[in-house]
Amino acid sequence: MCGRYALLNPNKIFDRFGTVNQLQQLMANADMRPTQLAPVVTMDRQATLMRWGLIPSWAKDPAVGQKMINARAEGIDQKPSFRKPLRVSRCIIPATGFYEWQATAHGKVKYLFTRPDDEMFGFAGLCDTWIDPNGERRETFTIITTAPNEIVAPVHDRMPVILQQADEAAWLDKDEDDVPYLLSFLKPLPADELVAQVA
DNA sequence: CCAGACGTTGTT
DNA sequence: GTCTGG
DNA sequence: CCAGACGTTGTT
DNA sequence: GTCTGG
Repeated sequence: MCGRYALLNPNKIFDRFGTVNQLQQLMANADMRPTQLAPVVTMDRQATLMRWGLIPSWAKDPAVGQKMINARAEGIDQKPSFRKPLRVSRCIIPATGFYEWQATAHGKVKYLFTRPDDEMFGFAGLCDTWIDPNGERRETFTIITTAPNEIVAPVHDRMPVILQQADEAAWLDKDEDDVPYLLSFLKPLPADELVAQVA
């Protein structure tokens, strides 16, 4: 996934997790770009700002977070950086669109992908907390990616995992620890639920 | 056993 | 922290 | 793949 | 001869 997504219509922020007011307040300080602060919904059903780029709790150097913008769904349960977060600290990143850049002979063309109805969706994410030497907590997240659906494929070879609404509650359920079941959510969104436009 | 890795995509 | 490569 | 082992445990 | 470490 490219280094950017959008929350274009704050007024349409859904209330599926009871976080409308929290999110609207957070938006003022949000910037949906890597290394910046963006709102996420946690398993505590709280909306909170976190930095985009997961720093594992055991990391010696927080700079590794810059390389952890995305987590490939394939094999995610085998990776030291993501194995435990997959079990205990999943999150949802609310968005109304995401950008991808298509490489062409004439340069890169920027596309915006949204739902046909322009409603909000949620990316599947993982988060972790890193404590710096001064004891300051640094909460970070990553967005899971998967193969592109038929709408995204002409533009890019990866796309963010957009959860089916029916799977969102289980993704945030603290008591849900069935990894194969959770992994079954991490697939491309059906093509008819996404539209593209040159941005 | 110890040392070293641990990650993926983009720069708007 | 935990796994893997050597 | 090729070279080298052909065996296992544990700890300042 | 066959397995493993590199």
